[in-house]
Amino acid sequence: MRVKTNSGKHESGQIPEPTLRRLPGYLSFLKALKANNLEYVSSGQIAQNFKMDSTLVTKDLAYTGIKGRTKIGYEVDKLIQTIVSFLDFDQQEKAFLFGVGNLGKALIKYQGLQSYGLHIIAGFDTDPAVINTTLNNVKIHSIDEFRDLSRKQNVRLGIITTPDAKAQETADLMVAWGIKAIWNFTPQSIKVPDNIIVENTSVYSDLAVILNRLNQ
Amino acid sequence: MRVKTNSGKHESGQIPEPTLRRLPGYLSFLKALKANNLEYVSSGQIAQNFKMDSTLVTKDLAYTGIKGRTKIGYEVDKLIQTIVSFLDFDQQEKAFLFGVGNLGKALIKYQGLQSYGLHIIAGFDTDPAVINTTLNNVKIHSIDEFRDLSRKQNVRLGIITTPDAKAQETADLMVAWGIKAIWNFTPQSIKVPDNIIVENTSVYSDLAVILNRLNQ
DNA sequence: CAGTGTGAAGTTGTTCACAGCA
DNA sequence: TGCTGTGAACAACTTCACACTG
Repeated sequence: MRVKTNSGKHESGQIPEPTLRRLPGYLSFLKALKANNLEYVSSGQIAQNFKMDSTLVTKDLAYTGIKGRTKIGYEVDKLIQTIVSFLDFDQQEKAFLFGVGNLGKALIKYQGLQSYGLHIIAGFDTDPAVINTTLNNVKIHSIDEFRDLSRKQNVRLGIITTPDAKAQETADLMVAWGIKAIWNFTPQSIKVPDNIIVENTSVYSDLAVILNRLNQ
Repeated sequence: MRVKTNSGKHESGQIPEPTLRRLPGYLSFLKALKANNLEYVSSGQIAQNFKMDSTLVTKDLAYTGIKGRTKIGYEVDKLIQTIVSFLDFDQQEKAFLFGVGNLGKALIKYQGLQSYGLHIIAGFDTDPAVINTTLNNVKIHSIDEFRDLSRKQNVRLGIITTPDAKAQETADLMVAWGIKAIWNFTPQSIKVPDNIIVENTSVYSDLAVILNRLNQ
């Protein structure tokens, strides 16, 4: 029998990815409730908002270690804090971004990410037109400077928003200079050592789902 | 026993979402193979590239209706065409985009989407600074013009890249004027009638997964 | 053999049913 | 009664085992 310690975060058992993906949604909903001065929320209310089963919400929330009160539900404020801390959205993870094109610029300018724990501290590009410019207080460097900067700053996360063809060499460079996790916005699959974490975000996957549902 | 007709696309059984999400990745890999003049590919090769089980690749490809040849594999060229057509990436679905901020601009400028079947034909915003400008040949309109434009053009897909607080009212407007599917880039969950398709793309979900894997 | 193709087994994730509680 | 919490049933997805083919 598997014992769940549930002491909060970073427990031994791996959190299911679907749960991790749903929690930010709950967070957004909870913030809206808070803005309306609601003090308590039930799993049923959350479930209704997302058109899902309330048990699933309960189980998702259980992973964060929070306890609800029967008949009353969960304290909105505490639940927000618990999820934020559980997801490490309060940690300010530093990141380097490679490829300051349309998407890269949008990510750097996107204020939202900062309040969700992601702090892009530098951008890198090969285009002289963007090198040495500053976007949202983030300086864009030539790729050559990556080596020095990564020595000075202990950055674990790298973001790839380069053209597709540059994805692999960018990933290689990141791995060579100590990046531990890569967030790849390119449709290219990149090859990295097993100990490196890769998360692929491809808008094409979402598009595929939409078009299929539209046309079926 | 369930009979699979497999006549290609739009068959009765719903395609599993995980399969739909993986196919664009295969496509990108296949295009790279083609660029290297490779004629045939096996499910094992694809599987290896994505570090997955080859049977899963085989089953994914089977949904598209393509047949592989034993000992040889699949014809790269034909496989590309088959996937593209299966995913309706050759259909040029027209879309309206609401909210021409950083992300909205990036999507409009992002050439990739166009070659994957998405054709954003107009943008809408409330900011006079962007109204009547043109980005990548896409004209940005005032929201008031949506009604007229949606009458002239039969657009089924709407994209929300507005500030979070505007997501729901934008969705309501879209539904009122005949949009059938909504692609929501906001973390807000939107409420729409049951017959409307909603696809949520939230960068926060991916972030949650990365941070969790990094910190565990 | 080196590949596809497929039913069966296994695993993971979701929903159901119900116990417990205030 | 309205809620949490949880074990059991169920459904979806993935992997395994193996028959088949050129």
